[in-house]
Amino acid sequence: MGRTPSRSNNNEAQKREAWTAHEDKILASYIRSHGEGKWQNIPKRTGLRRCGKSCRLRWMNYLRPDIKRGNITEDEEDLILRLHNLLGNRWSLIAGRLPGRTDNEIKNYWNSNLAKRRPKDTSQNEKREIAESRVSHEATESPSTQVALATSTPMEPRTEYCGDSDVATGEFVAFDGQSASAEENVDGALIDFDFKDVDFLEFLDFDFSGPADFDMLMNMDDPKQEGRQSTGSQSFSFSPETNAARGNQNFTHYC
DNA sequence: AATGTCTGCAACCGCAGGTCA
DNA sequence: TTGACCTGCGGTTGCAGACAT
Repeated sequence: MGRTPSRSNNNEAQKREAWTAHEDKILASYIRSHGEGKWQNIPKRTGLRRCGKSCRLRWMNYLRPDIKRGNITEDEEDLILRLHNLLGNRWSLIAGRLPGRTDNEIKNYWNSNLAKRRPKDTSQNEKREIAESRVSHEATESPSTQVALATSTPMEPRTEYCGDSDVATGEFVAFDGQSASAEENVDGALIDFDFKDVDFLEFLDFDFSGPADFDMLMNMDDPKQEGRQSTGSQSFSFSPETNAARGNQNFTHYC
């Protein structure tokens, strides 16, 4: 392969060495005073013999106050596995679902721990079958990861809408302000989405801390499921009771 | 104890996309 | 519109410590 060390194509001011405590202190102090950003200015203003990118990386991966120390927990590992199954090597997106963990940390953890455990010949269909079968059997576990399980096959990005049902009329209302008349017969909140990262991951952010009724979580892609016909996209419905108990606020903050 | 190999992870690179003059 | 610059991302490298021989 061979890559050109940054110091050779720039100057002696940059070095590839472990950061010292003194350098960390200078960098952290500067960022506390001036905030993040303008990374290129940091070496000039602090005298650090590091490039701006290196300063950014050190801050993002090590010095930030919200970095979580310690080993990856079983729950975190489980979520990493599921999100990786869904998103592939989108480390920053995966890290965004794991508070306090960095993309670099997750990438390293994956490469050194998880990748070698996974059989290489598992087809996407097999993965999907496994994931979907677990939806119905793991009703008691974290619902946010249930959703990830149920949607483990990458699809062409295409977001339709997100919305909520009007508890008085039962009409489904999309949060883009448009009425979704086609969904009038749907009980409970319903969300249509596919795998455009932002929308889907915002959905994962949904607060499931309310009353648990996740047996009613259905993969509406299955024509045998009641509620609506398959549209080719993944949809999920909660029972009216769950929806009402949650104050019909299911997706308000995320769509 | 000395040496070789493996492993985890910090640090770096190249590239793509966004911003702005 | 364009080009320079900046930022963030994923892939890769190399070091240090752990472990095996």
